[in-house]
Amino acid sequence: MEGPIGWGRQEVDGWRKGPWTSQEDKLLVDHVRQHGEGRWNSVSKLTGLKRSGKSCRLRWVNYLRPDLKRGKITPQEESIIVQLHALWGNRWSTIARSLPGRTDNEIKNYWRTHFKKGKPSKNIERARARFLKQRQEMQQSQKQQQMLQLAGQVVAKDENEDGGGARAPWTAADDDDDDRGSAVVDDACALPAPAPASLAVAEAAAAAGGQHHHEDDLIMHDAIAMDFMCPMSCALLLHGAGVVQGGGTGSCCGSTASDEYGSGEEDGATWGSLWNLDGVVVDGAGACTLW
DNA sequence: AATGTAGTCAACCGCAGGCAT
DNA sequence: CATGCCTGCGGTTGACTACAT
Repeated sequence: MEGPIGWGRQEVDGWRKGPWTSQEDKLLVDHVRQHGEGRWNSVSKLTGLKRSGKSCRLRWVNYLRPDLKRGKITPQEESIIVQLHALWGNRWSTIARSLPGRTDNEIKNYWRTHFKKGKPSKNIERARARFLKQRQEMQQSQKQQQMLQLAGQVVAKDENEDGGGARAPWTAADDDDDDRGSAVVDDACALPAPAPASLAVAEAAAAAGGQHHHEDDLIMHDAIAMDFMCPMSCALLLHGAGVVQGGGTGSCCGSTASDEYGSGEEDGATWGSLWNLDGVVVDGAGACTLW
């Protein structure tokens, strides 16, 4: 490419670049109103706009969409971002789906400025500490539960043939180890059993992931943990994961949540490298307090 | 008041996956 | 089945703004 890098150059190969003018915005908005989203490459032909399809899409998605929420990221949103990032890593678009009105670009920028430079805000640190503590506690109590269950199975083996009795609320997909569920959560926090939502999250993750490594299990635990750290986020998660579609509680997460959450495989390295989880000091204060 | 630095935001680029031909 | 196009995603860059010195 020739010419200086940056917004100085206004036209390359016939395409305008750099900041959008209000006129261009208007053209694009009118076009979308008439034709709907998509077919971005035809925008220039139909409107005369000298912008590439890519550029049009970006402008619409990140700036012109009417359902965008303006203003600063709230502490609640921040916590959700932290938690979802712990769960999904740099899948900004996936995270954005759980934050109605926020764009992946916005979240990405927010993350980079607030977190990537090693100077997380108080909110983030708190959320992170909460998150990690929950996880720690859950892992512990899970072990206890496993022991108890093992012991219990030996005793109950005779009297309970079908074994469904004291189970966690969910019933589907009992094929994998279902001890990751409510009992653990109850122990950890003395809160009511997790909403089915969180279980669905775990199952969604399981279904998407297919195989179950130890790491996958941890991720699913995290999803459950999030339910009581942040009840909203879990419901939102469902949207992101495509588990809840239309109906349900959905006052948030409008239409964009319907698409698939395709790749279930989560490589821990992706986000593990971003967080040095060992470096966090949890001060033992009430971990279960909601924000 | 002027200058330097950090933070924020908008936009671009390259890549990958999905789909139509 | 192979190829090309379109779309979406994540990373990166650069301009602008706010704050500190």
